[in-house]
Amino acid sequence: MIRTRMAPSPTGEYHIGHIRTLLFNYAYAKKFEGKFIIRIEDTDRKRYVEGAVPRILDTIKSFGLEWDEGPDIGGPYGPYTQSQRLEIYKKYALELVEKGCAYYCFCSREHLDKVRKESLAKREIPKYNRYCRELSLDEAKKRAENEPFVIRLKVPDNEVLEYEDLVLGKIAINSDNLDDQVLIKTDGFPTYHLAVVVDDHLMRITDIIRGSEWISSTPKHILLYRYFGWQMPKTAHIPVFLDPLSKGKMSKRKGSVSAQSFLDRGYLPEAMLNFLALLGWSPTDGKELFSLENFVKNFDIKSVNKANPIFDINKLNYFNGYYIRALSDKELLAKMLNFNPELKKADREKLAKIVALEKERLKTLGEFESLTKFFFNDRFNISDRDFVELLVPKGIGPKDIISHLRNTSNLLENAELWNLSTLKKLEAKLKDKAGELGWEVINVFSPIRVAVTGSAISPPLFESMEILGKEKTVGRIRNGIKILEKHIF
RNA sequence: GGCCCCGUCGUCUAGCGGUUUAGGAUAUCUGGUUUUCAUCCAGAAGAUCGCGGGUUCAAAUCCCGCCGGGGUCACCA
Repeated sequence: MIRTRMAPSPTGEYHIGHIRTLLFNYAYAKKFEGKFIIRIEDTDRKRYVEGAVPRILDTIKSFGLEWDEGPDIGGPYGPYTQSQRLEIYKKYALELVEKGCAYYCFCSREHLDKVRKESLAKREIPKYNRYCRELSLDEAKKRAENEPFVIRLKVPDNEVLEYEDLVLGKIAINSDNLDDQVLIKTDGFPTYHLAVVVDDHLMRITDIIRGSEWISSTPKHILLYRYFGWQMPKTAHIPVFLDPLSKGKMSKRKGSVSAQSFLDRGYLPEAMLNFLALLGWSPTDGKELFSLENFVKNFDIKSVNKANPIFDINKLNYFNGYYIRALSDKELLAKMLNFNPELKKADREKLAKIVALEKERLKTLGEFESLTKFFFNDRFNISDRDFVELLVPKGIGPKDIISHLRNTSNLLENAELWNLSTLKKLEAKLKDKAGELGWEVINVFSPIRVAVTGSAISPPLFESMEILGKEKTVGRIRNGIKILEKHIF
């Protein structure tokens, strides 16, 4: 059975690239009716961030992805948190020492730093000089009783280590490029390299899908699997996202790349997943819009692209808009309410209408607020000068606009019923008026639009007025007249 | 710098030696629908397939070199 895993480190915000890697792992396992596992790799105590584990887990869930075994739900090969498995790593590390595949090292950090700096100065590859490698096992064991130590991997000389990557094909690296990697740190915690290998084996992981930044550490893992006498899982290294500006690896320092931040800005999980899937992979039928279910069905790790894609927000925006439009009005309303709890204070009926009106104008949920401010706030964020300029179209005198707005406000005030069908009749009437006045139709409606919404750009005018109500609509038009008069006379 | 990986329109990609005047999506621009915006529809522009050599009757597709980009060289993952 196929078993894949994703192993987050609780060192901070979960990166959007990790969601993509996780998605591929998930899809690969599910496609073959296998299991997808979450494991927490918290072996770095210095970088450990309190509360990060539940936050990461919540984020993953928010994206609509689930796991079959993990730290919160357990499973047959737990615990799924590395800090709870220290004895296991120690046991296996010691086994390697006994076999002569690893050794105790007592070199101080200061000493190592010095050596490192020296080789750096000499423009050499900074590598551990294997000072402790030839210590006898008995002596090393004795010293280990009361001296701090690490356990290092014995890397063979000049040996080509080769593996077949599911995405990249054959990759070969000479062992001379490898350092005698630390396996157990002074604090007794394992390093990543020991912990992944041990856990992946113990948790029966069959396929490892991870970012391509791990390519060069895979040979260390090959060595470990060989020393333990274990079968190595298949590996697939997928390309990493590049930052659109720097063209370098998208990093936390270069802006909002945390997975959660996308949700916070109002990107829909389904749209994100769809977009993310397309970064490095494409469906054979060429249809770019698809559900998670469909992705799982069609995903093929072997057809993942090798080049690093640039994470371009443009296409994401298109996808998100598309997914928003695909929602029913009711669904969108529910999502909006959930996204911005402040909206719960608003009149539900009106809000529903506003949401329906804005649906095809939204790229993200987050835009809703600024787009619909005019519905809730009578004061527009615009200077009188700009307002007046918008109010009076070119080629038409301000006095004509004032009388046009006055007539309109009277017309609206006299409306017996304030509903869409009455308003549509008034709209038709105003349209006819354009002919009488000899005005362009747009010049009839634009001043009204500006007076009512505070902007030359708005959702459909009469639908907006219906939502706004008679009192506010008429009031706003009269206010527009007032400001016009003030600035003209 | 050493090592490893990669290189098709601005961007994401299809392409697996001839069916390719290199296809799609997005972004951009134009036109249509519309009282604005958006949606929708139609269309345009945009890639000498990084460059240079080979192999072949034939190369974006195979080989070599160069260049460019990325990754990695921790008691971080």
